[in-house]
Amino acid sequence: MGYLFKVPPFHAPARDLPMSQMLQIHDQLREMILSLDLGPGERLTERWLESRFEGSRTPIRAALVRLEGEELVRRDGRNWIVAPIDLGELEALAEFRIPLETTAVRLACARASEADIAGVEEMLDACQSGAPREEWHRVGTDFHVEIARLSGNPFIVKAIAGAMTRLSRARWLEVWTEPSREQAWREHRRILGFIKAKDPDSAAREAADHITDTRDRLLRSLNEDRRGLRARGFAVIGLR
Amino acid sequence: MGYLFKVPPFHAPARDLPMSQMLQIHDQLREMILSLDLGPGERLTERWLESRFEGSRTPIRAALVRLEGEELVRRDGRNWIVAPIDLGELEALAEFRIPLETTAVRLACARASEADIAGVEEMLDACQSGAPREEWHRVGTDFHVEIARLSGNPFIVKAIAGAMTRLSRARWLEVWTEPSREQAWREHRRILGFIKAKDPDSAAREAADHITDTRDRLLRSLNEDRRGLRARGFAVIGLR
DNA sequence: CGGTCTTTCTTGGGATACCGAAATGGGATA
DNA sequence: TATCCCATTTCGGTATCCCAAGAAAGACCG
Repeated sequence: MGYLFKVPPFHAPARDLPMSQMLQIHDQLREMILSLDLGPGERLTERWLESRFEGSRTPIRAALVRLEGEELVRRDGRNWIVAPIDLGELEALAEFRIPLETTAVRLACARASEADIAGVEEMLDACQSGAPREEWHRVGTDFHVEIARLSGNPFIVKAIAGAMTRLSRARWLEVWTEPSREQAWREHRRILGFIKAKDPDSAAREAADHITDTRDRLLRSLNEDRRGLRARGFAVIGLR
Repeated sequence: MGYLFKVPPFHAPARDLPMSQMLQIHDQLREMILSLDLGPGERLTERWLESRFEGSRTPIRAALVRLEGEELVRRDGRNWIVAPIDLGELEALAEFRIPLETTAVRLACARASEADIAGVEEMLDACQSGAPREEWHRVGTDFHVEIARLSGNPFIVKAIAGAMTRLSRARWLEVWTEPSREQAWREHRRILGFIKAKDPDSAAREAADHITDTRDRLLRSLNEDRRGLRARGFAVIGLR
């Protein structure tokens, strides 16, 4: 905070949670990064964050260290920057997701309760054609995490959640057409349908195809719009 | 540091790397945790760490936040504790590793160069029967990470490295017999052999079997020695 | 006018001051 | 003696302060 005209040491009025300020700042900053509110590659100074979040450097640095662990923020020399988007990761990410998600749906077939499955169905239902883009984006991410959750394996859940986070910003850059949205929606439905029907092989095949399709759609869209991306000034690297 | 008889503000003599103290503390603390130098569940006070590492709370807190991200340290209310060992994770961990490592060895068959494979072979060779226990422990972990590296997929590498870290402490608790050591060694050899021979199916089968075997060996040993574990006072939970 | 040296400013890394809450530890009391 | 209460300490959370290094901005010289 400012060093002049400063009100004498004012200590926070004791929130109920530990490190509450740090957690708040972490969440907000995370959201700003994932929503592209802060551009990939953008420099973050602790002092700017201080004024932006009206907290002192201590909780801000803690939040930055934490975000560094999530690879949403990175060091550039001794500076902090928002992690750039590396579109070269997209293939590796799909390659990583396929074995995990096929395993997840297989396990889900064996373990998921009717109620759990119904919960995911509801989530899909809640996002109809007219829904705003944010909604589609969120559900498109959460679906995969929720499916992973049906597997009952926390390591799979965490890995998938991490992968979807890494994918999130690239997905914002995609130019979404109505047909592609529709296709994704149908594929999600189909995967869930096979889980409900306890058909692990079909579910796994469908999941793998979906990941591949999505990757291709994304890469195609980004390649076509490459000029647009640069124009928007994003530090986007790695697209071959 | 102490509040009495304190030498006036002494500022660190400028290391070359940014946040060097934090990184040093992080590494040392990490090592102490993984080697069971600090018992699972043990309370860590920032002030104790201060004197232990002769640094101030700032870098120590950064190291703790970072370790929290690796789940080696955790909050308990507003205290810090060394993450307990949860032996209930062992099954889920194996379930997680199998699809990833089978994928890794398949990819390795397609992508690994002779030189890379030779590097891993050397690592195995360097650890002969007479080697100290630490050596076996390290190689037993690193082998899997190095195999993952042969896949060329950084996400797989990171996931496997994380899984092996999570497994590391449980492996220290295992009572290692000469035959089991031998078996693990043979299995590692075999996996690498199939990769060298570009036989993905056999490599994948072998890798999956190895993970299963290792899990069973570990669970059996821990079950038999459960009394011993408690006697040693470890905060070990989750063994059914 | 361009290049270079110097001064200044800014930033991150680290140390410490201070607060409130929780833990601790005696004694006093029933 | 068991229990409760309050003084004291300890601890984590936060704010601020100090330092060194490097970047930016001038100042100076050829």
